[in-house]
Amino acid sequence: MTAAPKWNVVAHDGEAVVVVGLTAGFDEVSRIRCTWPEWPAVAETADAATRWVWSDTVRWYPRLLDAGIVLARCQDLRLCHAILRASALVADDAAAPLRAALAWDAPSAEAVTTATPALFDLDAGPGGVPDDLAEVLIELRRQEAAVTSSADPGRLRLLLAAESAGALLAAELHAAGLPWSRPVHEALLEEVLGARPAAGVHAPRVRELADVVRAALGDPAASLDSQPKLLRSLHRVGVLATSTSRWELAEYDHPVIEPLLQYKKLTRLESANGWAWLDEWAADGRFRPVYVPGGVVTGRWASSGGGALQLPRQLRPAVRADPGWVFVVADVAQLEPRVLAAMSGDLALAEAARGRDLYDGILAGGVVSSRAEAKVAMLGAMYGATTGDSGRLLPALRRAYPRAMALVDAAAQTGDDGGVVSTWLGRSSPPSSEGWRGVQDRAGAPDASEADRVRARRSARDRGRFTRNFVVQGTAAEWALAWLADLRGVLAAQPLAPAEPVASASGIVFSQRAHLCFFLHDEIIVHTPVAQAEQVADAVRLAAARAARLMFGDFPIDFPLDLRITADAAKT
DNA sequence: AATACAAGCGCG
DNA sequence: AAAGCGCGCTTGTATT
Repeated sequence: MTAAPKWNVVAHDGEAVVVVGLTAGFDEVSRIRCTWPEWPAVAETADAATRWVWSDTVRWYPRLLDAGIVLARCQDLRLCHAILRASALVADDAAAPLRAALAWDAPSAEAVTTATPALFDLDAGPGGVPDDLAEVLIELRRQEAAVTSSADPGRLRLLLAAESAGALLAAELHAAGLPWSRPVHEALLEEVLGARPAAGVHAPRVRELADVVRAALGDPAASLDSQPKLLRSLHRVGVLATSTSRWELAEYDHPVIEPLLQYKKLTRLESANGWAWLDEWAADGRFRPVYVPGGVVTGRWASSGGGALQLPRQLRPAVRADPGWVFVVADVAQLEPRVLAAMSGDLALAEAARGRDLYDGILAGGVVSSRAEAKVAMLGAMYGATTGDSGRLLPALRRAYPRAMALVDAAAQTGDDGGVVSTWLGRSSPPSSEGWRGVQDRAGAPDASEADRVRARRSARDRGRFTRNFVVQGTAAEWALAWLADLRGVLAAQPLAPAEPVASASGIVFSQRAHLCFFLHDEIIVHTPVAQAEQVADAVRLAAARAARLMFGDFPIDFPLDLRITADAAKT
């Protein structure tokens, strides 16, 4: 009997789907041809330990989820290509073929179908990265060569596995959806905005506030939604603001300010998450944003549709577990500074973080005089603040945590100089753009003007702040992916409970056992039957501990979670 | 009429 | 409160 293949490569071969089993040495040990409708059945019978290799998770996985099939691991060639082609850990001669394979830089099939529906309507095919067997096999070899060319293949393998697990999870989160209570959302809207208005009309509370604002402006016809017009109206009554932003208006003492700020708050809720949003995004009792793994240069996920990255806290009460189910809601306290402590090997910062609120730890060390100061100083260090309270506190932070500060300062200097920085696992920042280098070159020319030099300084500093933050934000994203990947595996290994008697909005596979249903940078929500909630909570904590060890080995850093078990996900 | 951009505000 | 990073979405205005 042949050993299980290391990879199962799935691709198109003409009209057919073909699954090729490969050993670590790229020897073919199996080949199955099937039709697209047969693909789920073939995937289901394959060895569960084998890693699936495919062009783009969005192209292959949703069909399996529809059939109730969840896979353990994959290599998403599109996402891994993006990492490896740019990674400073990959040797130049192994990166060159990846950089030359431009077809693999295409956006995902999902992005293509949503961004250019006109193309998709025709028979032009779905676009995206290559999908036929020969191309896929060649790309897999290129990627393997890139990984083995590295001085530290282990880190890159970890990164590619985490990124690919994220791709699986993103599809699963979309399929499962976030349980969403339409009645709770509607009640909230009615309480704040009044009864649902006809299409194209403002809600009652909004209209009342508009009247109050116009009265205070002494102009019954004042336009409140056009910034230039509103600004002129404000100037007429003596409010000499330079913009209509909330924080600037709040500085002025005038009867129009309070109702105007309230008006802006309500119109924001109405337009961003009002009845129209509810109809479009959560009509079936699940909110299904499209998650975009690797959508941010730092490796964070982006999202498209419904604004999953910006669900206002105000709406959290509408996140409601199914009957008999609860949520395990967990977020990591101060993820980024903890990651910074670990990657810089800063024992003093790790000590401040251990077993407590990190900002309290900094305060306890006598570095600053309040928790608020500790927070603003730490954020300033990671974002590159130079002025204000944050800038003022940086010297104290530098004295107390020299290693951590040296790491972010060095990253900033590298970016300022036009260089590339990398995360802990080897995701590298984009190289400086041609335009950016042009600005720097101009400033260095003998006939450069003062304006040229000022512009160059500014863009260099801008880039420095980006690379400063890149290493921390990107490594935090890696930690989060490691956490998710571990947890996802543990949950998927749980035995299936009997199917719910009532069909779940999440489909059969997610109605039979605990599953992740939301992820946002450093926060997760697991939807679980009540009986398993404690067990799931333990798995969530254990996954965090294992992620820390996987990334940072024995370095003494911990990642405490704020965790609660609740039927409604409102923040406490 | 369609598209690009800026302002503003929501999230981490 | 904003400052210093990263995003998405809506609205109005400017451009074509």
